[in-house]
Amino acid sequence: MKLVVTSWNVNSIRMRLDHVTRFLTDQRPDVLCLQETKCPDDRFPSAAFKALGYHHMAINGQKGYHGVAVLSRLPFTSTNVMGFCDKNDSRHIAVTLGTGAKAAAGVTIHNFYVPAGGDIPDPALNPRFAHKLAFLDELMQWQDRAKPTASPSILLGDLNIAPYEADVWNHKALLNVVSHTPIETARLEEFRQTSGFVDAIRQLRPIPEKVFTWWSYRSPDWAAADKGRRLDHVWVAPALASSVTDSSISRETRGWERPSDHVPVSITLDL
DNA sequence: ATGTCTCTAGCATAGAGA
Repeated sequence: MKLVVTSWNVNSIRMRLDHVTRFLTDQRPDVLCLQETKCPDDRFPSAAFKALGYHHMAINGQKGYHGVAVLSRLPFTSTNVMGFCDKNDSRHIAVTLGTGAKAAAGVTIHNFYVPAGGDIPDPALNPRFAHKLAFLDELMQWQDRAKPTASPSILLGDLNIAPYEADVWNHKALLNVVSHTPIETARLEEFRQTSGFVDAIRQLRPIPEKVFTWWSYRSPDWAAADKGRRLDHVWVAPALASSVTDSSISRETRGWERPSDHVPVSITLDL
């Protein structure tokens, strides 16, 4: 069977409901993982997704900020939420697909929204950047404790870091810009390599191809200027790496009316 | 360099965060 999994930071699920239903109708991924839903759980627009065949949902939202959710056509056997940095932020939810998911049964998907980190790339001056770095440290501790790649797992989401030179429009211009500073790119790469996760997008689109998933709202000519960054990622455990047969960056959604600043990132697994 | 979008509080608009 083919399993299509998508990650999308929608910047408010209620403002973007028409975009999400359009994407689900057009692309029909099996699983859609959302970040920045900015929506309390009791106000999550579940009915619209159920009407499209996405009967299985896992939601970890809060009022105003952050928030993650998983919409799925395949059933879960379990869901799990982790907290980080002693905050109540909604930045993670995991689901494990159940036997009803056939060949995908047992696959765990971790959906993350890593802190953006503010503007000043100095943890001594900027508590938001300190929080981002501490979050990455806790991710490192988590992989050491939980060994997520020992099972068939996927880690995806808005990691708010563009780790490689080919992940930004201008490497040198962004070296001191939060999302591409050496301290955070090194920390993310150390986490990925130690955990063993494989960057599924880069496996299919190797460096030096430029790959972007985010374009700032402040760039009115975003498509022509193309000053993007790859902030959204899909990683797979080594046991799944050879099953990844395709990837898709749905850049067209950035051109829709009143878009998110992030676009959907998808992989196809042949299981 | 600080342009745009979305949220909350609270009722018009300012501040925070991304």
